[in-house]
Amino acid sequence: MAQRMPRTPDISVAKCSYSLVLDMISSKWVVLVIYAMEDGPVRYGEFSRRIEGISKKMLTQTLRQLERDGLIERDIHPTVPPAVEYRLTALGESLLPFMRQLKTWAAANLPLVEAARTRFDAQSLAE
Amino acid sequence: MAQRMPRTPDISVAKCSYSLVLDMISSKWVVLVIYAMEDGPVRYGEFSRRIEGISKKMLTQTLRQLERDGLIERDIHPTVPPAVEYRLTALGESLLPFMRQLKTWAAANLPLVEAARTRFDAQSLAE
DNA sequence: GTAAGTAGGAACTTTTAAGTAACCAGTTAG
DNA sequence: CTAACTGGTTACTTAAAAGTTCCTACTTAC
Repeated sequence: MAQRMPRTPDISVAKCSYSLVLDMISSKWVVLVIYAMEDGPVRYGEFSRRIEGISKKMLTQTLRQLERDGLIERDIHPTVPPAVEYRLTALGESLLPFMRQLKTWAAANLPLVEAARTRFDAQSLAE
Repeated sequence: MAQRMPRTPDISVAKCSYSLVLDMISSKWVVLVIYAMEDGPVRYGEFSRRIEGISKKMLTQTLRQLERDGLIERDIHPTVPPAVEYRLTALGESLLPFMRQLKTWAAANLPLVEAARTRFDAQSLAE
């Protein structure tokens, strides 16, 4: 008895490190932008072309957020049409192993998730 | 030359497994709910008390989503006040190592992120 | 002169996520 | 009789995220 009876909350959004990290990477475009830089620097226009459906506003906004968090760096080459290159910092690269694990998990388990959803939806309909 | 010149987009939200997995876990309460179940089944009311600020609506919604994705299971005990227990499935538990890695990363790197933000904001103000 | 490329910024609208409040059935305690 | 507990549902409102459109300034090609 008297085993784990928390009268006051012990889990909070503001303190949970899961939430803090997820806030950094969980917006719609962040992972795609990081993914694009996996094997080297990428220019603004190249992101635009490679990432399907991203608007200039969302691209700029996503890049600024990543720069603010210290995950990427901006190199401005003052050439005739100015060229701006973005690349991962050491901090940004330290997220890659974690993203690769995510990918491995997805490959193995997303089909199971799909199946669970189908089951759940079928059952909901039946009731 | 002719090295990596994608004329058509090769990165898309709909296909990227990062995005698909993040969709599952990136809502505000999901990680907190999973976290609460880390060391055993938890009842509805216990979630309410332990997770600071969660409303019944968001709790129910989060639990239903996790159940639909096959990450948790519901056990209804038809006792006098009905008791409903939630626990992680094998699929749900398979996410735990990944979440622990996230926590490790956070412990090591969140201070660096904080510092980067402070620098960035100071510089933005100065310009 | 005009269209297209460079890398954005600002204003505005739409869509989605989240929060609030009231209510339900059933039982027990006062 | 009323309040409180169990585990929710429903309707409505608010706040945040994302999308759309038009604009900048400079250069080159047509």
